[in-house]
Amino acid sequence: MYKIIGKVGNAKSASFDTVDGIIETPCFMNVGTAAAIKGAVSTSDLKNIGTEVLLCNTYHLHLKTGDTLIKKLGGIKKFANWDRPTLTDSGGFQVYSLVSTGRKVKEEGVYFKSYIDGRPVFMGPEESMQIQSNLASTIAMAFDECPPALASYDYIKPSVERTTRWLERCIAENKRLNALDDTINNKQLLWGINQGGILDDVRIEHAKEISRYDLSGYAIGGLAVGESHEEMYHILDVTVPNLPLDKPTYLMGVGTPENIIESVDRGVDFFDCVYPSRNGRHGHAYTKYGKLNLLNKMYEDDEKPIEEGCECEACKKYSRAYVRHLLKSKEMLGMRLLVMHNLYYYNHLMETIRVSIRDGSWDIEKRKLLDDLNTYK
RNA sequence: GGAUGGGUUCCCGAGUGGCCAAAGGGGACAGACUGUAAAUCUGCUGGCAACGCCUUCGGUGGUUCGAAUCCACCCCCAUCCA
Repeated sequence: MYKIIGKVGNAKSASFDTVDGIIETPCFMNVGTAAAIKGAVSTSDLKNIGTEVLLCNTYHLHLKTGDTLIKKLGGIKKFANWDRPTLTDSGGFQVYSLVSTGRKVKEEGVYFKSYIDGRPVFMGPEESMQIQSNLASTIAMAFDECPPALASYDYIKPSVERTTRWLERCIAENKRLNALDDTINNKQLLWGINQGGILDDVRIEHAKEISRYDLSGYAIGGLAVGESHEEMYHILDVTVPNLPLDKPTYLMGVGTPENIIESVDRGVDFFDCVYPSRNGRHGHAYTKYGKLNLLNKMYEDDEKPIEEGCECEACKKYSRAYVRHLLKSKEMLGMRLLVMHNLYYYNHLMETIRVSIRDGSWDIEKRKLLDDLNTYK
């Protein structure tokens, strides 16, 4: 199922076989929270861009269209016309990101208020697994709590212990749902999530604890939420070795190209991040030479492509000046081109990383990638 | 030619004696964003030797301690009547 093909130091490249297709790692999953990449990017665009996995969100799809309707329509795969692997986030991150709405975290689960109509919503491990089963994603994530990075030991310790108990409930529910007759994807995978803020001991203990459950993949959550890059890399240094090496390692929500390169070097092989799509919508272009803000005046007469040498649709046909014009004019095409370029760039970066790990040149490639990223700084 | 309503900082638009370099939008410029309540949010937008001074509210000239605000004349714009 998960086969390591190349390894250089801690960096690993694998092939992960799923019912919806093979995922080559390191892999950057493209975030489409509501079963679509924001910025008017279609699933056929995603194929041209080289997307391997489409990530969707339990919480959002449950509140808005409803997972029961999506189940009726054949699950995300059929509904969104995406025939490759999908991963659904459990809604756990929303426990963290929707702090301001007055939510309550209890042993049984979390009480939210819907951001749409304010009505009370309850989500616990069973609810999250039920929704994800209805959505029929390839990979379901365990329902966890993502504590603020800088939370105290007294907050984090009990939170992590509860996340472990929730994991046990997710495992039981996942097993139960996969066995039901009307389950669309009865081979739905469940991945556990490691938490612990930036506390080494809690992270390590939790990693060892969840490793005992023999899941098909393990994620590290609760990073890139306010701590420094050094702290994040340090947590990876101490945590990744305590997760099963023969399983996928997924660093949730990360990150910048630099973050990804540094994390791959520490053994992570799955990523996802809203940066390429959200920041693309906000005018930022990611390139191998660094990030540029196309909204800046300096690009108004720049006839170069977004990234010189890039083979994406946007770069082959249009200039920075034109994309900037579109963004300034609030033409949807501007966002669309930039989001497509950014995703192409990320996916292509992963391809470069995979090739170099597999042929053993990772150490040299890594240095080159990081050096190039500093060009515009 | 007559009547009425108007001309405000890049644009729209509030302000009808001091608390006004002038509300609020927009635009421009810049910044933020890491398992997406995010096509969003924040800052900034007359000048300067800068806790003070100078220029600015169609023009010119008045009234007043003090005017974008009051008065006179003039110039434009809109609508209506000839």
